[in-house]
Amino acid sequence: MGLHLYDTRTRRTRPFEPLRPGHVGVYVCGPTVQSAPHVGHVRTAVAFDVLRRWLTASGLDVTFVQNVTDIDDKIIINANRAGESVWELATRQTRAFDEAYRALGVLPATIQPRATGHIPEMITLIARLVDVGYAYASGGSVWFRTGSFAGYGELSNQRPDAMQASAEGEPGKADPRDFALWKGTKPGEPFWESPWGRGRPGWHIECSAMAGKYLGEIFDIHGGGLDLVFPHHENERAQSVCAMDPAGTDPAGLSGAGGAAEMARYWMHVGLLTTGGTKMSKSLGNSFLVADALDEVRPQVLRYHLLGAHYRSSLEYGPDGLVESAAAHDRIETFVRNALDILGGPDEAAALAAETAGTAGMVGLREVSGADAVTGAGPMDVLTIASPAQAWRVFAAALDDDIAVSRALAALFGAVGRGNQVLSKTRSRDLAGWVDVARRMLAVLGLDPIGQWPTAGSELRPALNGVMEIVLDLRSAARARRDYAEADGIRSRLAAGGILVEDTPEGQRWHLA
RNA sequence: GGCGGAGUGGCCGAGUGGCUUAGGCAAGGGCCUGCAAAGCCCUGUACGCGGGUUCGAUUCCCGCCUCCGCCUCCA
Repeated sequence: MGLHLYDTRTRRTRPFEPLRPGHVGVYVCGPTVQSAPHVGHVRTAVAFDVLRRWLTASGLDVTFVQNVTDIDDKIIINANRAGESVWELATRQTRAFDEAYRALGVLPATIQPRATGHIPEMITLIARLVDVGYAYASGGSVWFRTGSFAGYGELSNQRPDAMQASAEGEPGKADPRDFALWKGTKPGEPFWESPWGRGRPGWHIECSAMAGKYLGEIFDIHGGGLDLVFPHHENERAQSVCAMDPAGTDPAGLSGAGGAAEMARYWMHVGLLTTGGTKMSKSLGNSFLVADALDEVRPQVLRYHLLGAHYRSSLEYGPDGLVESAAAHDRIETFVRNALDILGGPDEAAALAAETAGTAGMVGLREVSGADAVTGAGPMDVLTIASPAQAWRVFAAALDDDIAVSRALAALFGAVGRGNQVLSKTRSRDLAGWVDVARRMLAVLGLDPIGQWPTAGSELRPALNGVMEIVLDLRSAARARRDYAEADGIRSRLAAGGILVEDTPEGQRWHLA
């Protein structure tokens, strides 16, 4: 069936066709680095990270651009309040965001441009818009004339004349709906020289400039949080599309469903995180910081939790939900750990899987899923999962359907369940196929327990292994002579130290809590 | 006022005109275990309200109620 994506502008899900075969350009609006990252920020990042991983797994070469907005009103205000420079604040918070993304397993962007590094490009773009007549300078600022672009409002599905008038009038603005491309400087603010005098860029122009520079005037996917649809993306689109108009006359067909000039072919927006049913946001004072969440649960659990609902749905966030997610995630992790222990390790398991189930071919899923003539994948498919390859097909079909991660997770749990059945009964070599496909799925979701996440005390592992061998031998001996008080004592003392011991048909097994 | 989204079993959360009506968490029962842990098997409770279409609707249509988002900075 191939990948289908929902496009905000056309309000439809349609087949994804890259502009250039084999390549995908993705631009995601990153944070304004005015304060510490909260969980809502990383939800969006994780959602697009899965999209990116799936595009890559589908055999596409992805150029993933995520910007950093390091100059804006809030940054200036917050810096002044804290008595530090905007550069100091922006640098510190940029690091905090990078750290939060890294902790959650979000792959680094191919290019991570900063707004302040692209002032010349913005000035060029603004000058062009002024030349062609879509923008006007007034009072040291430059404004985009929204009334001059017939396609204005198309992305957010709003009629400009029906919009609520902006409360505050700004000097020099011809129409309340016009927005700033360049803001004339005010005392105490950082500024750059421009043809219109000293000032700084408006919020929207940076993304037009950077997306155009790194991905071209027209590219495949533009993403961000749902709250960016208006005004940010609407304005960005207006700028970029109008800058492509050679005559400045907004001719029919410049934009619109059939138009050639559309900034992004797919506009994707991630639903907002809620707490107690309302949007989590800094200004409402109900946001949970990523750093605090990571005090409660491991990063992979937070990531798992953020993948719990479809990316376009809102997702409730709260302590109770995190605990549930931890339990669900443990089921997956425990299966992988148990299976790999039995099979002798990741490499051995993968090799065995390749020779028994032939799952190696699933890497480039397209070839396999196409050849196997899948005819859609409803809930029933999960119930009837009979082979690792089939589990993969259900998983792939779910992600192909506008990145339906919830359904993909059902396929993953299907594989885990089948694998656990094998573990509980025959212990056959089929186990390798199930754990292998589970890990392939987990890799796409950015949740593979092996290698990706920091392991406590990993550098001490060899030493610990030696000690544990001795301790477990002692416990073994105690059990052999039916001295259960001693055996249980060892177990509980180890547990108190964070080492969990289990008795299995293969003998004792231990891992760090 | 304009635009849009949502109300599913104890909770989270998919999905569908009927076909064992996802998946996870939690709960109860059983199995396994020296005891645990992990796991396996089994079990239950749904589709906001009122109409309509239909042989049949949670799923389609109409109305209503409630909640949420955007229209101002916001992932």
